[in-house]
Amino acid sequence: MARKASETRWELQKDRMLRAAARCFNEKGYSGSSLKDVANVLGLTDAALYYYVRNKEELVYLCYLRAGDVGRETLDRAIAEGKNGLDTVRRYLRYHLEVMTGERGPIAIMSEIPSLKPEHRDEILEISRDHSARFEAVLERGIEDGSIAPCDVRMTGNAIMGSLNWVPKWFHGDTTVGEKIVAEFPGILSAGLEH
Amino acid sequence: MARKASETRWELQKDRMLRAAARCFNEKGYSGSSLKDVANVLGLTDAALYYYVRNKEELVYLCYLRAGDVGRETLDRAIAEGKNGLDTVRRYLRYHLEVMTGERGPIAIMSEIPSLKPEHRDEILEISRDHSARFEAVLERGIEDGSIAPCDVRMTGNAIMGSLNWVPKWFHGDTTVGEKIVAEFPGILSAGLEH
DNA sequence: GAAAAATTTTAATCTGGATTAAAATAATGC
DNA sequence: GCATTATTTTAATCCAGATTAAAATTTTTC
Repeated sequence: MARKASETRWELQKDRMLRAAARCFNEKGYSGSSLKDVANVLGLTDAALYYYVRNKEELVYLCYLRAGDVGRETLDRAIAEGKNGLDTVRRYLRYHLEVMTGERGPIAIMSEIPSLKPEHRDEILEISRDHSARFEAVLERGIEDGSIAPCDVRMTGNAIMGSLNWVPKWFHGDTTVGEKIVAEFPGILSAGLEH
Repeated sequence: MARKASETRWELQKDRMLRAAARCFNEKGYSGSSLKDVANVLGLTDAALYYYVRNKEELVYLCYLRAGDVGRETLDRAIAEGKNGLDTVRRYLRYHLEVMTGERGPIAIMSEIPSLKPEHRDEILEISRDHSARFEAVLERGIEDGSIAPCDVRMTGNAIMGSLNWVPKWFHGDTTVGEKIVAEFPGILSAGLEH
């Protein structure tokens, strides 16, 4: 309820909590994971979580917000560094997958949106739509600069995003597999874009 | 508890129930959908569902079994009709998407497996693994017959399946969109396989 | 090292939703 | 139409898991 001096410690713990929550939600789903499940991962009691968050719903909400931030950052970076549309797509895929399969684990999944309360749901949906729109814009740029063959950017975007979003469903932390994903997926998912 | 004469009616109702359940689970997740939610779709009371099923867990379980059957059938059909590996993949994609976006709605999602009890979970996981293995075999055949460029079939299979499995997350019954998916996805997802 | 603030736990409550049993209604066979 | 069977509802019960309040413990400050 109070936090002044140790802003850092508090934020650090909260961060751990959000990651633990994201992992649980990924594995068992929102309603499928109890607060005790999340707390166990942290070596805490379920009640302790209320020190960091108002209620369970806020927990998912924050997971999504954070996922949105990470998604935006990786896309920003890919756009900043990409030489052309296709190169930008490939970089985005790699950066995204590095985070998802990295030791910090997947940030969040976009599956529990219906569980959010209306205001939060709308906010997250808008963030999600923005992200998709930006990604589609990258595809369009690629078509214009000639690095990507003409295609339905909406459908192509959905296809690629689907593949990415599904990864947490079958990737469970095995680093060997993780490295393989990072190595293979960008190529596989972008192969269809070329002329 | 009893059923003799009207085997047909009973099966018919059960069928409707499974589809309603699958739709709910897709939209809100397993624990997120109450039996009342499922019953509402059917114009029934939650208690009525117990006439068809022992408990809620059995409901998801049956959804998965059915999804497995449908998946196997579409793959069977694609394999039977496919001229070569690539053609088989494309057919499978089309058949699968036609079912998923068809008026009977998505059959089931592979997201709630952790909610199943161990025996059921193992059974469904094996069905799922079998399906993946068969799909990967199709990819291998395509590589051998020269219709598909050499690739890591495991990763490629996961990438394609992920795209497919994610569709129910963003497709919510709009027939126009459904037709577009059927028209575009097979091409998009198989474009990267060609030489 | 003691007071104050921060963090976590213990021990209740409270609630939605699964489950059950008995009763009510609808369908079917004769 | 009557008796039997099939289907659904009504009205409890039951329980896991969210939430809360007060107490205990740990950390920080000076």
